[in-house]
Amino acid sequence: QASLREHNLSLVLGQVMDAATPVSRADIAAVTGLTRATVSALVDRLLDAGLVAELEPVAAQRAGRPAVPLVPAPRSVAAVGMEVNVDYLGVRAVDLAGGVISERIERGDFRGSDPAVVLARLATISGDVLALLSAGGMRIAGTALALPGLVDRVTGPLRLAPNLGWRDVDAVAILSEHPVLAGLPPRLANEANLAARAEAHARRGTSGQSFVYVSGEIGIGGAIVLDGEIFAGRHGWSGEIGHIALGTAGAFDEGGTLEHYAGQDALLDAAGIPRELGLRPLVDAADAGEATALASLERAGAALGLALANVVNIVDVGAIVLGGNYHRLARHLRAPMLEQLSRRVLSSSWGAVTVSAAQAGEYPALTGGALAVLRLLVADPAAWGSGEVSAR
Amino acid sequence: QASLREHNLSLVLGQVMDAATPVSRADIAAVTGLTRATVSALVDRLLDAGLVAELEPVAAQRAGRPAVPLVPAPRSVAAVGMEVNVDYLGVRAVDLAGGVISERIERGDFRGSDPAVVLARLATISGDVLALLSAGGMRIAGTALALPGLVDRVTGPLRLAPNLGWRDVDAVAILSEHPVLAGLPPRLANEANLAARAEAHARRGTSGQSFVYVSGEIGIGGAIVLDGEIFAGRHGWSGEIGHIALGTAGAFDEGGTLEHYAGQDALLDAAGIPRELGLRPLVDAADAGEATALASLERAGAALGLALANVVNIVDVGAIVLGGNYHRLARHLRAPMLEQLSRRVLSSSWGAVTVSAAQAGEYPALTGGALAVLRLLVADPAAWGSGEVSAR
DNA sequence: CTTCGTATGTTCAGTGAGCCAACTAATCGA
DNA sequence: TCGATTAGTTGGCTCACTGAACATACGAAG
Repeated sequence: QASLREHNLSLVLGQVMDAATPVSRADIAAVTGLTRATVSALVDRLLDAGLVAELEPVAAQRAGRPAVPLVPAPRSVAAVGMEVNVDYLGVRAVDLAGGVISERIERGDFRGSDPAVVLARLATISGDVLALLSAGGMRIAGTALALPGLVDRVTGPLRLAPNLGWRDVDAVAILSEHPVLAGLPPRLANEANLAARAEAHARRGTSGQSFVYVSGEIGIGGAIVLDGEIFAGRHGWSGEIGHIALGTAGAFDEGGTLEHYAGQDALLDAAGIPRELGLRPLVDAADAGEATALASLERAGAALGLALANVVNIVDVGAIVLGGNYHRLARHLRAPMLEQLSRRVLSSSWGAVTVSAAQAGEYPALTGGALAVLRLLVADPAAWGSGEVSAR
Repeated sequence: QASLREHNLSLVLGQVMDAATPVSRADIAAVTGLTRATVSALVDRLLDAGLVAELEPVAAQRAGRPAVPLVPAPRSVAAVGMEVNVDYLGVRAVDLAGGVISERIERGDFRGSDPAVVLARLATISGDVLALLSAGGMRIAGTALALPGLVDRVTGPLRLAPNLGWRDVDAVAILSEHPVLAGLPPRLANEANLAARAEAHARRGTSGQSFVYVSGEIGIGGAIVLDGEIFAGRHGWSGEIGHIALGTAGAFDEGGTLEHYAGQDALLDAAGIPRELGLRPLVDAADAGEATALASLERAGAALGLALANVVNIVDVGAIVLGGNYHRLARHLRAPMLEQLSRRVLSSSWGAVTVSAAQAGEYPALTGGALAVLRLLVADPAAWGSGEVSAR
C-alpha cells in the first residue's frame, strides 16, 4: 500500500544519510534489494523535496559509466540542538549532511539557577541561530533540548536535574512561550543520551556501532547504543550508570554509588585539589606524572571498571566510550578499567571489552539533539515538508 | 512487492498467536489498519496452510453477525524444546496454540557429566516425543535446546556451563549425530533467556510485557524482556546478573558476585543447612518462620535487590520476575528486595519497581525453547511449510 | 413474526508500487 | 574504433491492497 512507499522512501534516505561516503543509486539498490528503477524513482522524489543532492559524477577507476554520488542535501534543512548544562549552555544548528551551520556557546555556572531565567537566555540565543538559518533560506526540521537529568519522555517535563538543582521543570512549555521558538517545541532528552547519539554518528561506518557511552561531567551519565540506536528503556532513563551501587560486601545498606567514587568531586578530593578549581589542575598533574593525581585516577578507573563490568554483564555490549570530561582523562583511566573489566566480565575470555575515548568533538549533546530531530525526518520523509516528498 | 505480502501475513498470524483470547478477522483489521478484505485473504492462506483454525461462531451479546473466532491451529504444527540443567533434563512439545502436546522429564545430577552421554540420553527421549508427534500427524517446526551457560549464538557452541562443568561443547553437532534429530538442528540458547520467553508468553495481554527475569537455580541467571521480546545483546549473553559484582566500598579488588550472596549454596550455608539437602528444607523452615532461615533469605533478598537496582538503573525496566527456585522463595525475598530497590533506583520516585513471582509453570525453559522456534515460524510463515502458505 | 439496525465476512473492479527487460549513457581497455 | 562494463531510465506488467457494495447472521423493537 502507500505505507510501503513511505517505508522504502525512508530506507533510501537512510542509506544516503548513514553512509560515511557518498553512495550511488546503484549502491542503494544493491544494499536494499530494491530495483535500480525503484530506487531511481524514490531518489527523484527526495531530490525534488530537497532532502538529497547529487554531486558531479566522478570517473571511477574501473570500466563503466561513472556513478552519480548522492549526499544529504547540504544547507537545505537544518535541525537545532540546544543544551543547558552545569557550566555552559549552547545552541547548534546542523544540516542533513551533519555539518554545523552555526552555533552559540555561553559558559557560566548554572548550579542552583532559575530555570525560567536560564531558559529565557537559551531562547534568546536560539533566536539568533534560527534567524541565521532563515536568512540562509534553510528550512527548520525541529529542535531538541539536552538536559543533565531525568527527562520524562521527549515531551517532558524534566523530573530532576540534581546538579542544576532543577526539579519538575516543564522546559518545553517555558521555551515555547518565547516567540522565536513558538511552533518549534523542543524534544527533551538526557544529555548523555544525545551525546551518545552524536558519538554513534561519528562512528558510523565503523564496526563500533554498539557501545556504552559514559559521560563524565559533574555527575556521571551514560547511555547504551546498540547498532547505532540509543536504547531508551521505559521512560528513557536507561544508562544511569552514575547511580550504580557499589555496595559493601555483605552490608548492603551501606556503600555509595559510582558517582561517589568516580565523579568529578570525588576525583578532585582524592587528588587533594580544591573542587572549585575544576578538572584542569588534575589533568595537568596527571599528565605530569604526579603521584596523588594518578592514584586518584586509578581509583576512579577501578570504580568505573567495576560498574561498567556490571553493565556489560547485563547488556552484553563489547565497547565502552569515554565522553565528557572523561575524554581528557581517558588515557589514565583506561588501564585500571580494563583490568577490572577483564576480571569481572563473564564473556571477556571470548571477546575483550574495549575502552576508547569519544570522537564526537566538543559539546556532543548539541549535535546529538539535532541528529535526533533529523532522524525523525528520515524515519518518515513523506510526513515532512508539507507533502512535497509524496507529490508526483 | 511480494515481501509486503509476507510481512502482512506474519502480522496477521502474530495477531492470532499473541492474542490472549480468540480474535476475529474484523478485530485484526481494526488493530493492524488493514482492510477486512485484505485480512480475509491472508487468513484464508493461513487456514489453508493449517496454521490457523476457526472456532464455531458464538453469538456475542450485542447486535450484528457474530464473529468467527480465530485461534492458532491446535495439534497441527509443534515445536520441541529440550533442556539439560544441573538436576534434570527434559523435552517438551508445544503446538501453535501453546498447548503442551507431550513431555518427558528425567531428574538426575548432571554436575560434571559427560556431554556426549547426557546429550545421547536427551536425543533418545526426544525421539520418543518426536515419534508421538509424527504418530499424531503433526508437523515439526523445529527444536531448541536450553542450557545453563553461555551459548555463542543460536548455532552454538556452548562456551561454558559452570554448574554442569561443560566447556566448549558443540551440542548442535552432537545432537545432530543422532538419527532421530537429523534434519532438526536445535537452536541453542541460555536457559534463563528461554524461561523468560515462556514467562513473557504467559503474561501476554497484560501490561507487564517488559521485565527483568531472574532465574534462581544452582547459579543465578537472568534475562531482560522488552515488550515481549528477549533482549539478547552482542552474543546473546545479556542478563548475566549472577555475575554482577557487589564490590566492597573503596576496595574494588575484593567483593564477590551476586551469586556469592544469593545463590543456592549461599542461601543454604547462611541458613545452616547442608548443601546436599537442597532448597526444600530452607523453604519449609522459612515458611515455618524459623529465624536463621528467614535471616538467610533476608540477606539474599537485599543482595538481589541491590543487584537488580543496578539493572533497573541501567536498562530502566519497571518489573522484576522471580523464576526458577526463587519462585518458591518469592514471598520471603520480596520485602528486602523492594526495600533496596526503592532506595537505590533513581526513578523509583516516579514509578515503583514491582517484584512478582513467575507464572510460566514448571520447566519454563522447555516451553520457551519451543516458543522461540514457533516465533521464527510466525516471523516468516511463507517460508515454512514447503510454500503451502504462499500457494494460491 | 416481521422489520430494522448492526456487525461480520466476501466479492470485484480499481489503484499504484515495485518488478522486469530492454534501452540509453558514459567510461575503460584493447 | 569497438566491445565490455557499469549506471541510470523507460514502459509494460504483475499483484497486493483498497473501497464500496453485497451477502450473512444476529439482536431489538414493534
